[in-house]
Amino acid sequence: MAHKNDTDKANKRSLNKGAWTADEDKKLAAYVEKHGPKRWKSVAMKSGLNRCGKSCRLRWLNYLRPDIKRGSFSDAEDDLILRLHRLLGNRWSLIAKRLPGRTDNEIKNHWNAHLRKKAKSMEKLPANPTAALLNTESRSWADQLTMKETQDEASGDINGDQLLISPDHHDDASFDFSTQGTNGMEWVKTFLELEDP
DNA sequence: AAATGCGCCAACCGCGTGCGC
DNA sequence: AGCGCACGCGGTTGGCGCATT
Repeated sequence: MAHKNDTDKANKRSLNKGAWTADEDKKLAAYVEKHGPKRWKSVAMKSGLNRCGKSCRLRWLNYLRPDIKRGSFSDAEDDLILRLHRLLGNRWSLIAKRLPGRTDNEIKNHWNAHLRKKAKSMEKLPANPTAALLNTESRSWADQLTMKETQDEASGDINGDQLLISPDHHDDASFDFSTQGTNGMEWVKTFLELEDP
């Protein structure tokens, strides 16, 4: 009798891999629209797709979701990512939560392709007194941010809108990065204050 | 025109966590 | 308490397209 792992491996081998076809997208979108984006294993089995649940979930989250914003990143988004990355590190899902319509995968790719170099070159700029401050303090700020979010989510009184940066936030006087200096921590404080009711 | 290198993006993989039983 | 399942996350890889030689 074959071990469970062996049969799993055999099943995995027979599953489709690689790029999704338009037909597969259609099937997945139709199924999710009808049953909702959950139970990905059964989505994979019942939708007639020869894919694993994980693959279906990823495809939905990164491509098929109706609120996905495609196209190149604006300067404001770049700036926001740079700042959040300095704060949070490689916590892409947290960063993505602040960029409506952008996925963690997309942000991660964009960072690796474009922003990492930019960030490095910024690091090389002449001594920036608050950069050091950011490096030493950023984790505690990040932890504060994460902790607060966790608490809010746990208590159920989170107001998603307050956590989000509007896609047009450069026009939004309540949180205008363009008017915030790149050096101080003021923007972080403002950012955190936005979460308070 | 062909070969090679490089950048970018979509997708995969492994691991950790949360939850229900 | 322990187990299995489902899901989420971040790192990595594969492949395509464009630029350069």
